Amino acid sequence: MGDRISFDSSVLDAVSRIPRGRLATYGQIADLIGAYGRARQVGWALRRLPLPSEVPWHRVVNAQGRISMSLSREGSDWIQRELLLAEGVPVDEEGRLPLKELLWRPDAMSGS
DNA sequence: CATTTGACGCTCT
DNA sequence: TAGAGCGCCAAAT
Repeated sequence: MGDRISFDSSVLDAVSRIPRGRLATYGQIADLIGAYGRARQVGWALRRLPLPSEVPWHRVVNAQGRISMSLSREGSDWIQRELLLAEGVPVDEEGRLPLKELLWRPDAMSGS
């Protein structure tokens, strides 16, 4: 059961819990699903997500407080910026955003 | 099968 | 603030 499919669904479940207007990091999502140290795999899971999607994938950024920009994303990095701006998250041209202020603190007591 | 590439992140210069 | 080095590991070549 510990294959790629279940890993992916775990990632999507966690990402779906990020509130509107708040942010989470790849490493944070990895920790949340019990995959410490596998931030990179979280990135791959999101890359596999077909767009558009109901999953708020755009709320996941890197630990440096920036959108991970890459030519290989074929524009999804810029779409991410637009989606964030659309929900009130300020993002500059370099992809920098106020991570400290908007970081999502998962509440253990939610969704019992 | 060997190597390289990444939507990553942490430590040390 | 900027890189380099390393650990991580799926996917691509």
